[in-house]
Amino acid sequence: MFKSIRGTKDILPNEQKYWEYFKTNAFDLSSIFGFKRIDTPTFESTDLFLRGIGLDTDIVTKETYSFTDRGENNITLQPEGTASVCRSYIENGMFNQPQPIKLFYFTSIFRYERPQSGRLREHHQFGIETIGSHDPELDAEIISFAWTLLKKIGLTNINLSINSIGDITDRKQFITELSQYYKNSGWAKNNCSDCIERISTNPLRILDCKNSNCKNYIKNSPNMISFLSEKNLKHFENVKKYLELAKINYQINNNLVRGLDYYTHTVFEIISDKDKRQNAMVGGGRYNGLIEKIGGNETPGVGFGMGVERVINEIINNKIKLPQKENNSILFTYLTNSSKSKAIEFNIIARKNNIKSELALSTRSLKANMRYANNLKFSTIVIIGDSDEKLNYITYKELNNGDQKDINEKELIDLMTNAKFN
RNA sequence: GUGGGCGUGGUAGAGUGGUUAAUACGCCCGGUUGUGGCCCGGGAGAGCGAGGGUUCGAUUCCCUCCGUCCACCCCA
Repeated sequence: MFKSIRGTKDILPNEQKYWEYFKTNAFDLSSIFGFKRIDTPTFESTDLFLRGIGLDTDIVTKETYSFTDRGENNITLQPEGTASVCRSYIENGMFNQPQPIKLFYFTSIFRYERPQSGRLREHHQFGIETIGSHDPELDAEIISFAWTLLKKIGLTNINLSINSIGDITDRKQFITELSQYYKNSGWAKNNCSDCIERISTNPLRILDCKNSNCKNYIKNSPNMISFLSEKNLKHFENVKKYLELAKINYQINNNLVRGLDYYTHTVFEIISDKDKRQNAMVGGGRYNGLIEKIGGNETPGVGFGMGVERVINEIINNKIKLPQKENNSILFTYLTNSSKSKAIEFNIIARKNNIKSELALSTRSLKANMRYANNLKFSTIVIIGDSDEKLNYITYKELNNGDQKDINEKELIDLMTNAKFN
């Protein structure tokens, strides 16, 4: 028997309501905030991600789905959404439109990881990007969007952490100091091999190490914030000020660094405050160097990615009530061959009038068809008898209260066409 | 990639080295040959993740693989 590939999942009909709920909220809010949808291909040239995300990041070195196609092109399934959007920005000359460009996307993301709860090899991300402005208020708007969306969906137990990792110049200094600190502190002797690797490849990530021994050293390590230039510090202050005005609670976490190389200045993360491990629902920040790195002019940008599966898990775990859609519908049943013809006609009329309807199966008894109607929560059942016998040969029955009346053909059609059916 | 738990019909979940592998839910049919939900009766559906080994005999013991879950790593 075939099974879905490891780390992939079917989204079955009974969970679609959560997806609809998420999308409706996300797309509506996008429109309110002035973001427009963009869909980019799910795969891109491998090089785009190598240059965009960074050669030394875990995502690129060990998590990409890469292959060579029949034309010998190196292809990678997108392991995140931002690089593609930026590529499209450059390729389609969006810099000629009024800046900033505000876009959102909803797409599959592929990472070759070991699956566990809240982590898949194909998952979905909703994300937004604002490209073309340095304005710190835009950083805050991105954060505010994510926060507002999660609140709107009904999540209450969420925490926002923010940090600034400055620009390249700030960071170079910081990294020098950081390396110096680690060298002088005798840290290397007894610490995790991951970090010893990181110190040369991606020193910032050391700050994120969960190893308890490493954590001791992190406590006393130099603080990134004190390396920010005056201008960049001001930028960060402005972001915080906006958040305060918007009454969004945040925590500053100076050890927050993201796993993608392109981030600069503001970085942030929103997690569920349950103590589960895979709890980051949103991650994002500013990426001022990215567009240039992948071949565009120097262009700033800021955005986030939101893990849809993780948000939906939270919706389910928190038992958030979804708005109930009234589900009015008719099942047409019939008793004879001639009434079957009528049923077919009525079913067509119902559908023409945008009424959800189905024709009963002729292989089932009336009783069985009624059971079916009941199980599928039809609101109404129409039983069509033999028109030769009497005038009002159609039974119109409401399943939720059991009320029924005998009507004729004209009355049924009136009910369906004059929107009396609701 | 590393470490640990698990793997029985659609789902949940018993069970045993040896005749037809419980049970519940769900599904189908029936219970006045024109009426549902409750109730009752009946029925279909797994040979116990895959392969190999031990044994007279394994779903049950052993090995490998695969999958799944959890933790690490990393991230959404």
